Amino acid sequence: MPHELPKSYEPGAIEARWAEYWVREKLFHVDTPPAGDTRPVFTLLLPPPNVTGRLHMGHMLNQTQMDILVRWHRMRGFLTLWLPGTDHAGIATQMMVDRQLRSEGKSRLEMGREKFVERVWEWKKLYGGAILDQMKRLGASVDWEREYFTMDENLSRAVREVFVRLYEQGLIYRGKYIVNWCADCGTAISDLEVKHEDVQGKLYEIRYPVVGSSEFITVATTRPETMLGDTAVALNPRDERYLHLHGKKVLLPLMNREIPIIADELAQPEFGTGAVKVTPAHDPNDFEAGRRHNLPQIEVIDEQNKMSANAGAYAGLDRFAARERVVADLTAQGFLVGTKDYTIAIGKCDRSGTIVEPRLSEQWFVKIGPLAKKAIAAVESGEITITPDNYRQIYLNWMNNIHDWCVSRQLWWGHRIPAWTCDACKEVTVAREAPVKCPKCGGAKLEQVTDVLDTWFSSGLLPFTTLGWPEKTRDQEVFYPTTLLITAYEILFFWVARMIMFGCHFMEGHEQDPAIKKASGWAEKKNDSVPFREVYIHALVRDADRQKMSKTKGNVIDPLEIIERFGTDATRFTLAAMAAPGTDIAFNESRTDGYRAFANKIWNAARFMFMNVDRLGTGLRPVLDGSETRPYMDALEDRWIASRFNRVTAEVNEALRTYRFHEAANRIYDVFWGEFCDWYIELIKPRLMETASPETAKLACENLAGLFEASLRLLHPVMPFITEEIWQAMYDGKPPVKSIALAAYPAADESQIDLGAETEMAVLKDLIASVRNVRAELKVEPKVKVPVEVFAQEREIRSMIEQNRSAVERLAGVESIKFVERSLANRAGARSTARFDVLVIYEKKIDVSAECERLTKELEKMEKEIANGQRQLGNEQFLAKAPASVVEGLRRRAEELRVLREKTVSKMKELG
RNA sequence: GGGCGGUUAGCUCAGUUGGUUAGAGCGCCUCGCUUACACCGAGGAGGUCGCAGGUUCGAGUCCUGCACCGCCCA
Repeated sequence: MPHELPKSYEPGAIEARWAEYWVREKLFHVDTPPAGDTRPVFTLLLPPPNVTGRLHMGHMLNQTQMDILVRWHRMRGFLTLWLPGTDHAGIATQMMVDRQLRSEGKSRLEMGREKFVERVWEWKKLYGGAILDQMKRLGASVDWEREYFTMDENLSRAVREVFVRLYEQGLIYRGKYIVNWCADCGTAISDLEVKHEDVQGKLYEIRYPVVGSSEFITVATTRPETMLGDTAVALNPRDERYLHLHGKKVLLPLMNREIPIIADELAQPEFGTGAVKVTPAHDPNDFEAGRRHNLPQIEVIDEQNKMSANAGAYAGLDRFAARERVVADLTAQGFLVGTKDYTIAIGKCDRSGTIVEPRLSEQWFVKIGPLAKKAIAAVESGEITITPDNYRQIYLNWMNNIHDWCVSRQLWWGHRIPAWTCDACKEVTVAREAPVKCPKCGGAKLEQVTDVLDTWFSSGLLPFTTLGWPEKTRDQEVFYPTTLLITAYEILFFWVARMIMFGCHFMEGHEQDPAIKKASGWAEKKNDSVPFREVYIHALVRDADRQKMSKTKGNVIDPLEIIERFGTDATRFTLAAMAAPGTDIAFNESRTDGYRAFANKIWNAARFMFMNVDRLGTGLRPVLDGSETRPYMDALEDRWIASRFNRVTAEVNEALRTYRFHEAANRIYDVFWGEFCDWYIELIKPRLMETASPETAKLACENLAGLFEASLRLLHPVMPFITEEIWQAMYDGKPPVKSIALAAYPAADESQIDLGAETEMAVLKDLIASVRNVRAELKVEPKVKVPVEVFAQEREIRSMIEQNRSAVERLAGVESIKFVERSLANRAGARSTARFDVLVIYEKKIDVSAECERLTKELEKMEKEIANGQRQLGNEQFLAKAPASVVEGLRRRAEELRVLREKTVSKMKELG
């Protein structure tokens, strides 16, 4: 069957076809292996995209890296499970549906909770799969049969179980504390969801009259409206200036309320006047101070950021309007001492951008200390490794300074907290199922707490809940701990840290199947409670100008548009090739364009191969044991390319093992284009065309095909589509396995590495390049063949050139080669290297001045290097301390340089 | 305020524990449709590795300081 590949590479149709095939054939589905299965396992959890999200460049990079590693492991015989799913994204989704309702003139509040949640489910069914659908098209090799959603019944049950257990263990408590309140979202949010921003503000100095004295205490604040809720003024106990005021009271201006002066570390003597107002209901530090001194908590701002009834005359005003009024009134009454410009770090809600209000409210918290302790140990002991290494410190730093986690949200969409309040006695009962009667008073009227849990609370459980927890399952024995987590730095704390805390806590005592653990390479790990063995943090994708992409800036690059233009393979290759660990990627289309050209190159090399396969009628021997690159003939180029391929294979495997995606991609690119296409294919063309001996042509063609097939497998994890397309075509529809994705990944065969062949080939390439260079300089007509003379002192080199003379003739436009016994270095039109001199015989005179200029430049460089070398070789310290290989290399180089300099000097003399 | 990262060719970036001649892609210049590929081939130009010190036989790589850019935490 002839292989009719279109002349030019068009990724669109190819990619859609294979993407569909992979899903239809369930190629990446993994059944739970039975006991006794001892295959190595590789498990990876997809960071669940939001149901509200669309695929962006960050996903694309993240998924490219995951898919590369997943495909690589699968091809190496690992039982490879990549688990996909989506996240219900509480606030985001609720806001989305809210907005939709508003546009229909409806409102969530009229609708009621139950109807609203139904509506969200409908919305989710319609739109929630967007990213996963896009992933299917992109060929992500996940197990679609295991897809999950964080609100699924089984996962929700696990969430309740976790909540109840934590409560029972005293690790969840409920209380009235200062939380970050977003009035726009109408809910409390965690510290992590608050983004700080420096803005230019003012520092107001207000004086409070001391009761029973003519003295004043001046306090400073950036939020004067909160003074309405002040319940004390604090002074540092060590501050000698104020010792006489301890125990006295001040009269709070505007409110005419007497409040105590307290001695507390809250006041820093070196800051401002050293006195500080205390508003326990509106500042976390003041809250703590208030608890220390049993101060009342007066809330003056409500949940809509309006001044409350407690704010007296200011009630009903928006908090910022109230600020203006308060300042005006203070000024009028002579209490304002002054104002200064001041930079304030204000906290904004990550989602709505609203300025967060520290607000006293009843919330549920996770007591984080005990959980953090285990999570710190897991990383400190090396049971979990974090790459790049600097993130390890960042993680530990954060974990060591962690605060209790507010997990309740005043939303309707999410996992409702499994706690019920008794109507009669107000007792709160936490239970797995709704209690029939109150355990305290026996009352039968109980109502479930209306709050839901932070979305990250449920996603933090995924590594084990997706594997069937709380039941003990075979899946857990096999796949837990998952092997690796790949994610962006942004969610290191949101998600990664929480998974570690929950995993270490709830999976404590878990043991992975020992045979599988050993086979997978983790025998030395002691702790199987961790959610993953390794974490790899990838970089940020920025725009071409290194700017962070954002909707407001309008510089968002849509990966689908890039894919549309250049293909998924080229887009993946770009991201892989630019993903040096720890460095952000400035996404530049011109690179993608270049990698599309690479795909086109592969395509056309395949066409060339098929042309020969069809003409010669050779088949492909399906060998998948690593010997397929061993050439059937032992011409220099055969030994050389086999050596190069195996060397690169070793490098690629090592690069992938250490997350050096860019290195893996570039090695393959270089060897395929720069060596396989540019040299190997060119060198074997005469053999392929050999008509006298069809056997020779056939063998050459088999070499070509064998190497090509192996190269496709080497490249497959990075460019899955084009490799599948060509690979399938090579097998004429009868491949040994259903997909290249299931074929074996190349492993380096040391025995094929041939240093001699690599050295000889380097000389041969040098010789051809030298002649081409002279031809270009002499402006020899491209079609004109020139005779050359060659001098090679070393016998082996000379005989190598003799054996490859036809290659030189063909690739360098040489008519004939004459070997001479004397150096040609001083002849005009000659080129010299340490190994040979080559002289192009051509009547045109060379440009003497240009030639002299070139030689002078070369000589200068040489002299510099020679001097440098001499300095080192003449230095006893160097000889004593440098490794032998370095000294030896330098000696060899020095000798080469000596010969080269001699040749160059003699030629310059000859030219005058 | 604390911490982290970056600064290498016109542009975008590599350069793993210090070790021989600092690389690639794109762009640029010259030539070429040679029976896979003009999304190509051949040849070429282009860098005192941000600045200043230091350690070392040896520094793009390690240390210190400075400058500029960026990020995170408080």
